[in-house]
Amino acid sequence: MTAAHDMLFRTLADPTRRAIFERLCRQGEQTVGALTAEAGVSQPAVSKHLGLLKEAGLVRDRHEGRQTHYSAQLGALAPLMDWTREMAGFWESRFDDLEDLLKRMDQ
Amino acid sequence: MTAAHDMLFRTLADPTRRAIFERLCRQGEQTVGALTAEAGVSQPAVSKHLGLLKEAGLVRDRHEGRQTHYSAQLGALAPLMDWTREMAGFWESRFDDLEDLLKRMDQ
DNA sequence: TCAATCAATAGCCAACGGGTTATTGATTGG
DNA sequence: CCAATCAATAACCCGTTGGCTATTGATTGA
Repeated sequence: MTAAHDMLFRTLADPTRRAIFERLCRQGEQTVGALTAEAGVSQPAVSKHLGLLKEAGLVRDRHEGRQTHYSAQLGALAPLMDWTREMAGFWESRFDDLEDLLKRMDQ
Repeated sequence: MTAAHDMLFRTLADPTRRAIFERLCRQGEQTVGALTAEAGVSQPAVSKHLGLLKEAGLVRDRHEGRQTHYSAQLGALAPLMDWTREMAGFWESRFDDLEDLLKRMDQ
């Protein structure tokens, strides 16, 4: 439960890694070479990041000859959206409670 | 721009720290002592986490006598929601492009 | 006033994470 | 078939981070 959030937050916390993911979101499927050209770090570093993104379910890979194509898996962001909404929800419900209280005090 | 996302993701990536924030969301304002009782780590550790959460704008503190009360600042989650939505948006727009392409090919 | 309580800070340490270069494995083109 | 290209893995380094204990500062209650 919280372990999934862990992986998501931790995976997206690194700027280099998040930039790779963003690029895949914006521009669709990319090869490791193409990603490396823009990443500002070495190819092994990019591969490592892609490995972690894949473990987190944020990307898919597709092998074609000697190159590997990666693409974003947007569905993996759902738990993150849910979590954020949940936190906001708690806040609102506490606010509603306060409103109720004030209303009752008003009478 | 991305620096704000950095701070948010990085701050929420640690499970102990995120648990503290979740607790503040669920149950509202809490003292450091109350948070420490549940956190499973020492009071200094909790204080350090609260310091980082505060730096990230995720919590506010209020001093009352010798105790400090912390509360969640939900507004700080907005960039996170926006980012997630943006990523999802890129995905959809690429999907729309594909649909358009297929439609045009169909004619 | 003095002891006790609460939270923050200091100082330290071990583990982890992200980077590098070097290498391997697999695939392709000449 | 051999050289070159692409991506993954190995081995290592170093900075960061999260934890701890000890201490300090401030506030309270007796």
